[in-house]
Amino acid sequence: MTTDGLSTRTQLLDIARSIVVHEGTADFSLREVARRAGLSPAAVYRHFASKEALLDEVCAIGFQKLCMYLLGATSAKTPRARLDASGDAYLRFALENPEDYRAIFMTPSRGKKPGSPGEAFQLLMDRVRECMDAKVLKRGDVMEVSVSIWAHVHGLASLRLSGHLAEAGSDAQFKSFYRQSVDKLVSSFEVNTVHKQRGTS
Amino acid sequence: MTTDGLSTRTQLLDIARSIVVHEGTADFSLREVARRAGLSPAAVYRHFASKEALLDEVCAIGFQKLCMYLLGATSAKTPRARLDASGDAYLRFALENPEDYRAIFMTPSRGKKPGSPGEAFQLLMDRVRECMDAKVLKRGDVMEVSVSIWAHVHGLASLRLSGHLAEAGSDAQFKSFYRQSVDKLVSSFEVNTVHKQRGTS
DNA sequence: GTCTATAGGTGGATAGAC
DNA sequence: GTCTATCCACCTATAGAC
Repeated sequence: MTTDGLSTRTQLLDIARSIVVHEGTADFSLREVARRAGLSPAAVYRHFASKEALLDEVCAIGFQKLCMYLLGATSAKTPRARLDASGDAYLRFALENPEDYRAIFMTPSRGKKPGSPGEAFQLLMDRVRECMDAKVLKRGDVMEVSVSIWAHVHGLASLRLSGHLAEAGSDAQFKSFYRQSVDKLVSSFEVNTVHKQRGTS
Repeated sequence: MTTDGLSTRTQLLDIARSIVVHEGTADFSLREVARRAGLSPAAVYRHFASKEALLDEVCAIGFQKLCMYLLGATSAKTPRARLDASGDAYLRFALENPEDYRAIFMTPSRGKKPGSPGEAFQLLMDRVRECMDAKVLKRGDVMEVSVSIWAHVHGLASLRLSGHLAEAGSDAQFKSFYRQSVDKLVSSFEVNTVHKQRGTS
């Protein structure tokens, strides 16, 4: 754990991250990392046990970044404002770090490995819970409400990143639609609204 | 376009589809298709210009399948029942054909190429429009409402398939939660509900 | 810690015989 | 239409010298 040892390792991690972020994980190779670092492929194995191990660490960084965005939302004044800000932050993270987002949520096989989104999801649950405590949202299952919101923001973000919502216009226009759509959903959890139930038959 | 020519081509397509459906598109190779078909790799090029061309056709089949599920929902009695049935059909498609779903909506680079989900999305818009016409849903932008619903069902389905919602229990339990969550969203578009608006500041 | 060299494997795609 | 043979590119990972 010398100072030099950490810096080379960190450098490799940065390079790997940059490749994943710009080209995706599909064609990711250890050799390319070594190439850009000016090292031989073999040297990389001194710092990471395998390609898989390196990728795992790269993903973990992406999760941390998402958490940073969500933590930034905690500075808003009211519980509801913090919840709204979290939704905005989530989309901002997705749009500003599209490949990070893909690496985390849209990769085919390597879905769980790293830190999992558990930490980020916990932050959303915190926002929901404090809204319930403040009687801004109806008292209910925090997890269920959070999953509902999470699915909605993730659905919008991932469809946007896939290009399936290109017809929604510019990022700014989409952002506006996103806010409206998320707000509509969140509103349905507010204290002063009534909704009908679909029959279970 | 002889009968034999079509059958060999179709057979290759079926094999390719089966590989994509069970193993995903990431490690898909022409050679494996040829292997399983008992042909040489070169032979495949008589039927498809390239690996990419073959994959494109495979994806198109997945879209058709999704449309079949959605079309099955049109037999319900009322507009609202057809909309609900569409939501159910969407999840059923995702759970019963997980790799089809991944290939269509969760692949990293090859996001657009094939038939795009346009046709399937059109079916959802049809359901929404007829609900508005029947005054079951509030009159409004059909596309915006449809996108909102689509994002929600897609968000839930894709998170489930990624394993991020494993804590939601069995497929049956998740299905129940899914219905409740989608219904809550759709209800917010109903005629007889009122919602507050979030400030735009 | 890094190198060179190498083993052993994947894959896409083409040429030319049949 | 299919084959064999082949080329070429790329990859993961290891061994052993320095």
